[in-house]
Formats: sequence, structure tokens, C-alpha cells
Amino acid sequence: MSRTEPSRRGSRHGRAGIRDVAAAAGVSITTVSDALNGKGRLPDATRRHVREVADRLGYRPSAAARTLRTGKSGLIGLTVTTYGDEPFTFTEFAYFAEMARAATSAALARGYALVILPATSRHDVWSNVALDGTVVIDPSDHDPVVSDLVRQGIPVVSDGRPAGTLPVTAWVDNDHEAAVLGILDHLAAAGARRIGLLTGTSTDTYTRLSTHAYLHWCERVGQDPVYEKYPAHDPCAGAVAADRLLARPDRPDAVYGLFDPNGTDLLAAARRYGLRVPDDLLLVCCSESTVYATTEPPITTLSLKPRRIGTAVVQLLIDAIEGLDSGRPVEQVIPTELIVRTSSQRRPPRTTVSPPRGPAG
Amino acid sequence: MSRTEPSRRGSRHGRAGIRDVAAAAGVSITTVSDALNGKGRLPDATRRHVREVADRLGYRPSAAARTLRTGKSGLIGLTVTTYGDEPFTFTEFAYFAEMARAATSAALARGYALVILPATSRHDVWSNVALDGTVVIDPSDHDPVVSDLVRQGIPVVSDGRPAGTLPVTAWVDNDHEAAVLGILDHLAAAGARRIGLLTGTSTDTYTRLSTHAYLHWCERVGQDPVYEKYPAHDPCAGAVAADRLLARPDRPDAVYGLFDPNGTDLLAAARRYGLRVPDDLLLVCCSESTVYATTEPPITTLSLKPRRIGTAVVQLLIDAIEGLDSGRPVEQVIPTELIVRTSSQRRPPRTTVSPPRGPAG
DNA sequence: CAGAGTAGGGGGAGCGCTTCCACAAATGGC
DNA sequence: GCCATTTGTGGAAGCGCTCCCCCTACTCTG
Repeated sequence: MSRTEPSRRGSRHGRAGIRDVAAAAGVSITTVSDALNGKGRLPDATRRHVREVADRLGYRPSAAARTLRTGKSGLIGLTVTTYGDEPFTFTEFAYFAEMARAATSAALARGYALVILPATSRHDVWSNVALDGTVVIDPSDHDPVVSDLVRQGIPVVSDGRPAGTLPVTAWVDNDHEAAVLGILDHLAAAGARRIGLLTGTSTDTYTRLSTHAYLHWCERVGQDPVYEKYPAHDPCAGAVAADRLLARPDRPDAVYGLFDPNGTDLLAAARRYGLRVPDDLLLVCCSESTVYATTEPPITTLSLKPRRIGTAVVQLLIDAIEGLDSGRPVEQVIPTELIVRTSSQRRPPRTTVSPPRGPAG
Repeated sequence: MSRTEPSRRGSRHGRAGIRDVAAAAGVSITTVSDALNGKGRLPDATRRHVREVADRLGYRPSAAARTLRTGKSGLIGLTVTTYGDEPFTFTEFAYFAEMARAATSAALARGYALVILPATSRHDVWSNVALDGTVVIDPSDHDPVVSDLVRQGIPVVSDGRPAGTLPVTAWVDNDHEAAVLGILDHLAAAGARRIGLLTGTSTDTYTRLSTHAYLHWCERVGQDPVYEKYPAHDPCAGAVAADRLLARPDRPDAVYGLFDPNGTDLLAAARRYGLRVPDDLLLVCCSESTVYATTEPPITTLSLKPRRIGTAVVQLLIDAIEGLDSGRPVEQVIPTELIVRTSSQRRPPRTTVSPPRGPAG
């Protein structure tokens, strides 16, 4: 009676606080906290009673207060850095959508939530949210944000192996070289004599490693490289580059496209030049999209397994945050999957001879 | 000397606190706070000095403390509720990806960040993050999460007009009825005599209103409705339903598909039945995907303008959070856009007679 | 029945910041 | 030169919670 009057204070802000619950339950706030968090030494009866009262009052603990006290916010940043100067290319392709989805689920399952944070955003936005850790997709060479976070002791896990000396806590990636070599071998086995590549102008690890693997393969088998580059973030540039590739005098008889939309773009370009797929041109592209199962013809795709990557990245990050040495390696390589469809199938022995048509109008 | 020793306290946690900055700058923490936040009555010299010291120490204000004190976290929730029992169907389609992207940009521009929160997640996750407001995509009829948030005084803006008596702060939506009617008229003008619909089994507003508009139109023009339903969240069911629709004895000569993948699915089905598009079958689907520009033939799509919706939703929400009466209506209808391509074009007078082929193998 | 242990629960310090307010010094008007 | 401002600065009270530590009462053991 002489001390505080919780009922007055509680109603002040509209929402019930821990004090209100304590008063209503006839216990101390310590007991309320312990009861609700499963700590302390309390008989079950007290726990139940407190929980009941809290429910009745619609009590929701203040996340901010808890975060301030415990130093843990339960928030994980999700960041994309690459793909050009676009303000925010997140979810540009199905890959990011899938990856983000898996990451969100995995985080949620362990009690964390994801905050979308473009790396291009100014620093004040970053420091305005208390992050326990961050997932960085395709960090650029010497990403200042990453260094900054690491310096502050915040764990950073990257999707895509970090270039240079970027000090990430852990990373997850595919074996892009092996994937490309596998595809090239697959195409060669299907009868390709000159395999072209549709690649990007950006310097991220994926593009770099894949292109390098291609060049390496060419050198090994003694084929002249036939490739076109374009800025991968520009949706129109892809179609143009595909066209350019097939317009070359040394036109390839098989093409691998590094980016998701390359499949339709190459298919359209092939059509314009009167090339039949797979008869005149074998096609593979890297994509997570299901549309390639029902194109005409269906197109062979390489899946980078973004769901597995998203999950793995988050698991590693949360392990690091919670300081538990999971025994999981801090550098994980996720296998890719080649989904073979008509566009890259070995030509069946020709029963009908169809004369090649010239470039269509 | 006799009071606190900030240097010791500051280094304890690794990160510099406001006290460390104050000590290093030789001022009080009040002055530091004021200088950094542009408040108080301080000469520019002091402001500069404090900012400089803060920079040198790498000072980052604690978001948690600020949130606790001010009651504003700068965090906005982004939620999807519909599309079946899938644990998390967010970004299933390009629509969500685009919408989320625009929402993120808009939020960031006003100093807010987005937190991805599936509505299916248990309550403890929701209360574990301090949200200033929430965007809900396609809220279901009597969404408990929404009611709960509103009861706590947290603004909620929905993408999709709320069904029933859902008490949202504001909403943004397309005029789905008008869009469907427009498409049906477009198809009829292109020569369609019997227009079919590929629709969903779920009860969200989009599906309901669109289907209703279709039935209404049929009644008006005296056409028997020809439609197939399928669970929109299942990627395989769509292809089957498309097939079913074209296998009917009363096969339509034009189809509108409500969902993103319907275009390729219908195209594949048409091919199986030897139907040429647009000659034998006119096709339109609702999609944000650019692949339909390069399919064979290119498919007419209805865009719901997710970027505009995402932006509008966030603007309304932040207006509500900041309590500023923007003058913007709290119920906004965003126009749709019909991108007409070959698949729904009026047949040009035939110059070449191409004999219809039988069902393709 | 003394001493030691244990179960149940409360006091209160702070997490790092913002902000109200008091106060001292400088300035100005008469 | 004296009071009324204005200007620059600091003290300190919390925001709502967690958790260390202490206190009381009760139960054992010998």
C-alpha cells in the first residue's frame, strides 16, 4: 500500500507489464520472471498460477527490455551485397527467394527471426537494429559492413565462400567448379563439340569461379572458349547477350547459362536463328525455377540447392551466436544437382532428316 | 576520479558505450546523446567534437536501449498468412518477391527495417521482437494474430482487403473484379467464344473475388462457366488442373489462369492436345514473371503491380506508426496492368494455311 | 533440540540509452 | 549595476526486464 501502486502504472501505457502481473498474482516480479521463463526454484502450482494471470492480463514481455538485459535480440540479419549497383536485388531470382525462405524457416525453428537488410543501406539503419548475427549472401571482396560487424564481435556467416581476406565466422557454398565441369562433361557426352558460356560481368565468387572452371575445361579439352558476358542484374541484357552468343561466327552447339533467366532467353534466341533444341543446340542453365520443366523443350537445369544452403547458413550462424561448438564444419560445401531434361539429352538416332533452316525473320 | 571509471566499464563489454564517448570527449552523456541526435542547445563545435570522438571509438548506440527508452524499434513485420498449410509459402511466386522487395526499399528509405514473420509461427516468436507495426499479406478471415496485434495498439496494414470484420488500420489492394472483367472482355474481343478459368481452392480474397467476377461475367454474357480449381500452393497440382481443363468435353477456346505458373502449365497442356496458341487457344495469366515475354508464344499477363502495392502498404503503415495524418486514404486501390502479348492477340488474317496437327506425342 | 541443509520467494542493481529539469555562466536591457 | 533572459551543460530518473544474492521457514539428521 505504501510503496508502488502497480495498477496505476500498468494502465498508464495500455499494456500490462511484469509488475502488473506480479501484483495481480500476489507475487514478486522476480517470481513472475522465473515462472514465465522456467527458471528459479518454484513449485508447479506457482508457475501455473503466474502463467494463468499473465495470460488473463494479455501480458507480453517487452522484447526491447529483454534484449537490453540479456544482450540477445533473437534477430538475424539477411543481406545481399552483389549484383551490381541495383539498390536492392534481393529475390531477383528464384534462388534468393528459395534461400531466404529456407533460412527464415530454419531461423524460426530455433526461435530467431530474420531482418532483411540490403548492404547498400546506410550505416544508421544497420546500427538501428540489434542483431545477434548476420547472413551475408555473396559478400564482395572487402565488404566494409562485414568487417565492421566482425570487429564488433557479431558473427557473420556467408553464403558463398568469402573472397580475399574477408573475416567471416563460417561459410557455405557449392562446389561451383565441379558443377561447371560436370555440366560441360555432360554436354560433351551428349555430343557437343563447341560449348559456349553465358556469364556475368560482376566479380562475385560464383561468376568468377564458374567462368574460371569453364576456361579451365576448355583449355584441358582444347576447345576455344566461346562466351558472352553481361550485367546479370539487368533483366534485358540477358536476352541480348544470348542473342549475341548465338550470332557469333563460331556459334556454339551447346550453351551453359550461369543465370536463372538464361534458359528462356537462350531458347528464344535459338528460335530466332532457327536452331532446334536439342538437335542443333544443347542447353543447360543454372536455375531453381520450375518453369523449365514445362518449356518446349524442357530445359536441363543445375540446382544450387538454395534451401539446403539457407538452412545450413542459419544453423551455422545460430551455433556461433549461442557459442555452441556444433562440431559442424565452419566451411560447408553443398552438392549441386543436375536435373537432366530434354534440352541436353543425347540426340536419338535421326529417323527424319530435317534440313537446317536459315535465321528466322 | 572518485566516481566511475568509464574506461574500465567500457572495455568490459568490448564495445564502447555512450559513457566511454562522454569520458573521452570530456563531456556528459547528456551532451553526447544530444550531439549525436541533433537535439539540445549545443554549439556546433561541441557537436563536431563529440561526433568525432564517437567515430574514433567506433561507437554504435545500442538499439535495444534506445528502443526500450523511446518505445520505437524501427522494425516492421512482414507476414504471409494464406496459401494453404504450407509452413511458409512466402516468395513462392514472383509476386511476393517483388512486393517484399519494394516494401523493404520503401521501409529502408524511411529508416525502418523489415522482419519476415510467417503467421504460422508460434506466438513466442512474435512477442520476441519489438515491432512498430506489421504488414500482413492476404490476411485470412479472422486472423488471430492480427486481432492480437491491433488489441495491443500496433498498427496493421494489409495487402489485400481484409475479409469479414478484421480490424486493420489500413489496406491496399487491386480491383480484382475489374481486372478479371477486363481480361474476359479482352479475350472476347479477340474472338473467344468460351472462356475458361484456372482458379484456386483456397478462400483468400484474391481467389474469391476473381472467381466471383468470372462467374458474374459468364452470367452476364450467357456463357456456361468452365473452370478448374486446384490448391494453389502445390506446384504440381497446377499442371494437372491445366490438363484437366483442356481435356474437358466443353473445352474452352481461351483460358485465364489466376496464378503465376499457370501460363507455362497451360502452354504445355495445350501442346499436349495439339492446340496452337493463340490460334486454337487464347491464353492469359496473372503473373509478374518476365519469362512470359520470351515463351513461345509470348503470353499475355496481368500484373498486379506488386511494387506499387509493397510501397503503398509500407507508406501507410509508417504514417500510422508515426501518427502523421498523411491525407492518404487508408483504403487504396492500385490499378492492374494487362501486358498484351501474342497469346491473346486477335488472330491476324491468315496468309499461310497451316494444317492443324493431331495431338502431339 | 541444535545445527545444517533445502525449498520458496523477494530485493534490488543494473542493461545503455533518452529526456526532463536544474543550474551556472554569459548576455542584454534599462 | 541589477534583474531577466538566453545559452551551454550535467544530474538523474527511469524504460521493463533478468538475475545475483539474500532472507525466511521448514525439514532433516544425530
